[in-house]
Amino acid sequence: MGVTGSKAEHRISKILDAALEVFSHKGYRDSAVDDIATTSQTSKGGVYFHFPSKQAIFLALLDRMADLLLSRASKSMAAEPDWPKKGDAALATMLHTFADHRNLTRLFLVEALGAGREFNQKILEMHITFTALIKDYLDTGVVDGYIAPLETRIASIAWFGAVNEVVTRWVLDEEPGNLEDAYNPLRELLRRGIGL
Amino acid sequence: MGVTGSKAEHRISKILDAALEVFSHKGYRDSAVDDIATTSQTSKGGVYFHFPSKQAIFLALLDRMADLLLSRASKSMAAEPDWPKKGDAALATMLHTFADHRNLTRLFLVEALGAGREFNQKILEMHITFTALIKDYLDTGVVDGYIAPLETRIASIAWFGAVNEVVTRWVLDEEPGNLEDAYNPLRELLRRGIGL
Amino acid sequence: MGVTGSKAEHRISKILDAALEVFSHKGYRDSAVDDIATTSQTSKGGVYFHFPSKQAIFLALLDRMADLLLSRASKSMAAEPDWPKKGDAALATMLHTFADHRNLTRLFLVEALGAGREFNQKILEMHITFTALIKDYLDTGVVDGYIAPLETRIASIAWFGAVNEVVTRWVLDEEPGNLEDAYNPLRELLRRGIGL
Amino acid sequence: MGVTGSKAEHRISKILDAALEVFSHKGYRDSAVDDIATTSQTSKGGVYFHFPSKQAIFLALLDRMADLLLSRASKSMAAEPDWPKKGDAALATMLHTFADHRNLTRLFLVEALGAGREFNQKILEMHITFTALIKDYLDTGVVDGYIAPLETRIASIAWFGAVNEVVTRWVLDEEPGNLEDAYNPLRELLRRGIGL
DNA sequence: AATGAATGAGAGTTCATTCAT
DNA sequence: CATGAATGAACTCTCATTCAT
Repeated sequence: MGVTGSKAEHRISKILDAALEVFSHKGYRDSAVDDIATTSQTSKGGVYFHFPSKQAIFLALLDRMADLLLSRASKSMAAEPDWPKKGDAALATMLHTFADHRNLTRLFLVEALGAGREFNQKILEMHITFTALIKDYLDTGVVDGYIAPLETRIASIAWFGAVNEVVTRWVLDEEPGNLEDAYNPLRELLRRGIGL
Repeated sequence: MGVTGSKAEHRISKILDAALEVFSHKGYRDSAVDDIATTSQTSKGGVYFHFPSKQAIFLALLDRMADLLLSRASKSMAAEPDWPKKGDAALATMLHTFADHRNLTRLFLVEALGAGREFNQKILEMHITFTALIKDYLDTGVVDGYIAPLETRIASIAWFGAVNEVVTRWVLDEEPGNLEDAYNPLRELLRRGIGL
Repeated sequence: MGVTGSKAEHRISKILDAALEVFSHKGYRDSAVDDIATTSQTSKGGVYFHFPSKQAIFLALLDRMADLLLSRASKSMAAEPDWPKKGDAALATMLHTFADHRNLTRLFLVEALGAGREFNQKILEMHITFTALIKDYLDTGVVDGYIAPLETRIASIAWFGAVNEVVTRWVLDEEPGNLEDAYNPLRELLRRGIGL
Repeated sequence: MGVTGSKAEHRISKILDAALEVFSHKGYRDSAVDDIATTSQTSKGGVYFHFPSKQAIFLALLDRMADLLLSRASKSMAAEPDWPKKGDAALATMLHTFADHRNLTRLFLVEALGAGREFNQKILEMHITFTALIKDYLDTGVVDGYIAPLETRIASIAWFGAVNEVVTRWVLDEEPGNLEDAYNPLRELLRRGIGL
């Protein structure tokens, strides 16, 4: 009482953890709210007391991942004074974060897409948010004279897609290697692509 | 009985067309076999006579798209004698094909991912097939001395991802622009990425 | 095949019979579609193949009763050449029909009212239909000089209500007497009320 | 603590008011205890502190209405020394009371019937109570020689039904007219029906 | 007295799949 | 080959009721 982390918040957190567990094991559509309830040691009604729908749980989870990724990336970029190194840091952080949260990543990159038409808007928003971050970075590079002018809109999308695919492959692979091994070649490729 | 199975093939084709229509409008999970039956002017039993399950229909559709894409890309590459131009041609063909088949594309890049754990293997295969095509191309470029040696495995994945993301964005956008406008900047970026 | 009374119609009829049974025993809201399915020796899906919703089943049942009542009453009135005897005949027929179908009557007069706001319109319509029949009869009596002019709108409603309540009491009573015993006193009362 | 229970009574009253509001808007079955709690600015637990069940709330409401109606009718009859005028006064009072409390009336005449088998007994009791009042009145009329002997049991039920139906129609009508306009024709009809 | 969180038994509805005709 | 009827498991969501605080 009084302190953040009330019982309700704790429950919500437990439910989200359980949902992540369940969704990433069975997929969004094949997961029953009952599964989430059981896994979070609550009852179905308990889940519905805290979330209005199954969809809302998924959305909350997506937000959680986006926040995590975004804040980490921003932080690591801010920590680097050098423009080119900012990009390297962001890439490293992203790969590291993904590698650390394979389940959330699966949710984010795989389940979310096909979960249903209802989520498309949300996913698009998330892609746009990330791409915008990259575009900002590239635009700064152009303005500050680090790189020659280029179509940063497409470039940022392509960068995002490149990382995305590398990670998706790792997520889909049943016997995945070490995701962070991709860092060096990927960095090289991306840098060169913009003429660095 | 004329050509064997010609009538059956026609039916199958009609069903697949209907399935594409339905799946890309409502998503895999939200589409009922009844919808497909109605759209293809058959009955549910009729559909099940030609396909063992809903899943099989989706898989067939995925194959259809992969074949289409692959054969077109191969053909356009074969038509170019010049190594660097082969890549340009393939990219142009891909974008063109996607642009021409927005529904199939949605199925291929969006629905398929979240359709369920059952499809992950298939999707992975398809990604691998495409990436392999790209990798072959890049390897040839290295061997033939067009480009300097590089991690072609990661590079091909990144290329695929870059294109993928550009197309996905276009598919998710409710008021999409012209996909083929992305050709020039994307080409530039990809070429530079490998040092061309 | 070919003859009316196809298998589908038979099934529908069986389902309606079962629904009547179930609804009049447990009430509309306390009846589960599963109960109806079991009672009609079908499955839930079977019921839903023939009816789009539980509500629709109830509505069909209501229509069935209204048709039955209306056609019988009309027929018995038509069979009497004498104006005053037409009314007697209709009243007798109504009481007889209600007495013969206690379950349907319960549905019609008791369950329907509280089944939910969705049914209010329907019930109102049915009340109006019956009242209109009575009003026609009374108006004819006035025109033909059998009775002095009177507010036939209210009178017909009152007549309907009077019969309604007598029947409702009989339906609600757990040890009901003979409904048709009410015929004579009721007839006397109604006739006098309009000055016959 | 002033008058014993005054606070509790106040709460109970607020809950009943809220329940009336909610029940008459959404019907008994479609109303959630939560709705009542919210409307009465309490919590679900609060409601359950004062009432053992949802059913009990409804029953209390029904009693409230019956008491209101009965006491008003009795009072207005007592105020008239003349036997025939007693009946007129009661009818006028009833219509007036119903007209003033459309929500309670809906509850009383519409919702109650179909609320569930559990309430049938109660409703029957209420109908009997009212009919008994009317029967008393009619019997007195017979004994005192105002009217000729008649089957007062059926007559009282018919009277009740006639009024009931007029009011029910008014309640079900979405654009109801003025209920009290029915007073004169109804009075005429009822009086004549018993030979007055 | 009151609150909000939790429970858990259902309810209606959907749908992939099967199969007699 | 095709049809439409039937099956039944599963799913999301609701809600009266309880109870620790």
